[in-house]
Amino acid sequence: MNYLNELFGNLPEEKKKRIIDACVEEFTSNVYEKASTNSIVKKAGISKGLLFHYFGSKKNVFLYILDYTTDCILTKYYSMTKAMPSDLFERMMWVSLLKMKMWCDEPLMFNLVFNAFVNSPSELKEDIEDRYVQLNNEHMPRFFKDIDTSKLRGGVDINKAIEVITLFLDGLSNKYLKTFKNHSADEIFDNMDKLIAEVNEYFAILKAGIYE
Amino acid sequence: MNYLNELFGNLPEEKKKRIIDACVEEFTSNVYEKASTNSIVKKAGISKGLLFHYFGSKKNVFLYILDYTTDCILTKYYSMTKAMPSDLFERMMWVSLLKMKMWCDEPLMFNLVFNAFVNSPSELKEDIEDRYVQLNNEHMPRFFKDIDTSKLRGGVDINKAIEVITLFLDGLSNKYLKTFKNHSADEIFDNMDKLIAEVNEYFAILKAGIYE
Amino acid sequence: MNYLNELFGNLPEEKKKRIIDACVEEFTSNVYEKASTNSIVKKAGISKGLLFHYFGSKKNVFLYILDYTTDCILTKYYSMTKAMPSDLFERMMWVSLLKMKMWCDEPLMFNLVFNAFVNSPSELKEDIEDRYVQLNNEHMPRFFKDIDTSKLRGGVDINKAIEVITLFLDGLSNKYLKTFKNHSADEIFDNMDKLIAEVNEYFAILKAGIYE
Amino acid sequence: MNYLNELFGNLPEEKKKRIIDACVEEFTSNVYEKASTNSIVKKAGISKGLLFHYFGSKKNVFLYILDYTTDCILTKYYSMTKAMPSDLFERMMWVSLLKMKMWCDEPLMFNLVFNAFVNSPSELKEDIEDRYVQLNNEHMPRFFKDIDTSKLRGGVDINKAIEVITLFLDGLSNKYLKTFKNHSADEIFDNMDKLIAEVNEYFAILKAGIYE
DNA sequence: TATGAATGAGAATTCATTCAT
DNA sequence: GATGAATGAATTCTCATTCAT
Repeated sequence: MNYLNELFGNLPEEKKKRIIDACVEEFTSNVYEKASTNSIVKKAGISKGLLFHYFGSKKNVFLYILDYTTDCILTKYYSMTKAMPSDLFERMMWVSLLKMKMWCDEPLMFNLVFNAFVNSPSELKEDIEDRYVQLNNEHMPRFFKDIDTSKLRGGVDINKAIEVITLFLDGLSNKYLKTFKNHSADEIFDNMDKLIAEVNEYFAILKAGIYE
Repeated sequence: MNYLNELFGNLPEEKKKRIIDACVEEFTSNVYEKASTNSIVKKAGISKGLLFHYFGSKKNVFLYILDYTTDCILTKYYSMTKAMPSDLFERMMWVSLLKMKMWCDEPLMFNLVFNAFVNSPSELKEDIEDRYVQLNNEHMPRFFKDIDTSKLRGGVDINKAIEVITLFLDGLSNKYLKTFKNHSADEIFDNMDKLIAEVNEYFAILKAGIYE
Repeated sequence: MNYLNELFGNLPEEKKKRIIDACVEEFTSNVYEKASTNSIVKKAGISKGLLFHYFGSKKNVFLYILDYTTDCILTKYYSMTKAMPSDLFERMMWVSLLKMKMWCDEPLMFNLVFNAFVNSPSELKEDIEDRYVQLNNEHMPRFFKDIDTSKLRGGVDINKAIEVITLFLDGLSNKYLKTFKNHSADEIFDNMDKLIAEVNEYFAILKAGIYE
Repeated sequence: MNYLNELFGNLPEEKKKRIIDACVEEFTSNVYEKASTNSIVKKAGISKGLLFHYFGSKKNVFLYILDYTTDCILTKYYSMTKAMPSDLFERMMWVSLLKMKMWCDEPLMFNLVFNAFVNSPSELKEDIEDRYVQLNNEHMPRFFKDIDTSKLRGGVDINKAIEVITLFLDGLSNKYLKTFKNHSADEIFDNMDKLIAEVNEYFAILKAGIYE
């Protein structure tokens, strides 16, 4: 895991956790530009110097935390990945539900990562872009492998089909994110069945276009 | 046009333009929090005091500029809206192309508005949300009226159909926005045909799902 | 009346009143240094330029208002001065009650004048000092004339006696001012009897010292 | 001593003194609202940031300095309090002379404290009021304890008597403060005998009222 | 008379970062 | 490793005053 800052890695877990939590909280409740290293050290109960001793700059603090949370999330993803359904729509639904579950489990971390990629602070554009590309190449393909193509209508390319559904789901989740931004994970959890039903309605249309 | 700041509105056009341009540039090249009123006045060649004489606060500067640009864009939209095709897919394509054309014409303004709504600075959340709601209620319906539903497959609701296509197109334009962020409008313009072809490929799938 | 600004004096009463009221309010709710000409013009509904056209500077605005309110208060004083009791203690009480009545009638104006003299803003020290001296020489003596000295104990100088009582009453009214700062004039009015009773208790002691 | 700011308390004495002196000077020569943190740091020869590192806000700077100077003054008071005369008038004179001595010794600090309590800047009203109450409850009673009441005329309450004298002396010292505001401590010191003689003249009257 | 545009210095406060200890 | 003192430029915003119209 290349994100590991050696110095920082050797810290006692308890302190490490305090620092990470402080950073996650600060970076999720403020845009990068407005997040304050002062606040972080105050929350974490450490000295100003220490933060810079470990990370050298605010930029590095953010990137470390981004890597750390990305890693946490990926680890969870993988741990939850047992048997993925092979039907295209079931697979897409399965992936979406996985995302949602993650988001309910660790809303702060999830938002941090999601936001970093969708809305990179300009000073970090390049560094984040690199991570995005790597993430997409290394981890994403796994979720779209071994899909059963037998039901596809003639002439429909499986990649195009995946892309259409993915883009639709991206649009949809953006809409949901907006709607639910101020709701607790619990509320969302309680509405899950309705969400799934709604997605299935849309899927009916897409299925008619993609399947025989 | 309610956004008109009376004081500011009386300024000579040339000066007004200088100020607006400076604001647009600052607010598009920096996140709200990082955008600096100092930079704005320097760019606009006016004194510190004047900006606050007109607007009173950074917040108001932003909101005024947001209203102003929104209005510019809407005006253009309407001026371009003559005959809209009645076929669902042609209509959706037509709207997308309209958006693109706007974006090519006034990329800064378009980004400012788009970004404000998608990614509101937290201090302005509420003010922007109000505007978003009003925009959606007043102006959006117009683009999805009088669509020919005769070709729809039985059991497909026109609103669901519009929603699926819209969400797909949202996802797609997000992707494009990312891809083309660093390209000039000209480059995009040159690739327009390819873009259209790509969209049509996807539309083929959606058409199969929505039409008879 | 030397405080009369000729220009300002010719204004229509209604406008003059609006300006004066705005000034009085601003100068009583803020220390001179923090009082803002901006607030004044906004409250008065006039333009920035006009205020400076009439007064030339913030300093002059304050001095004019000070003179104006002093004059108002003095006029009232005199209009209320019919027959003053000749007994020393009755006279002192009478003067004190007069003060209180004035303060209840026009608390803002009274505070403005009182505060200006007790607590002059440093930029205005000298100008205010002049007014204070003049006020003391011209108007104060009147209240302490024709007092019946027949009851004085032998060896007690009437001026010393007046001074002792005056200083005592000054100390007392400072105390009351502090106590009642946040109370309305009405509340004070309701407690007047208790106040008078309290003063009379103290007066008993002083009387024993001054009278035979 | 609860006013001690831990951070600030650890500074080397020399630097602490420089900062405190700068603050005292600025806050005594300007009303709170007009006192400038800029001036303070310039006088103290420290950076802008440092002042706020220690105190966080102008308000806190003032309150710290107020507590500090109050403490200085109280310490001096107590160190000077050996044997207090038990006769009422001697005691009152003794206390007044103590005050005067303090004021001659540390005129700036004395004015700062005195002014803060008599004339609190509105933003600090509450904080200062708290301190005033505590001061009055904790320290003032000490000066009015164990007074010989044997000489009091029948029917005269010792507390009323103290109150009359106190109020009179408050009025008197306000008058003196005004008179001597622009005189040096030395000048006052030279006139001390005359002052005392004057007070004694007044005391003669009061004595006649209070004593048998 | 009356307006309000224009100024620019100055206000308090925050910032990321460095460095001696 | 850990502290927190120290910096000074940058932040948004306010101010009294001037002046062309």
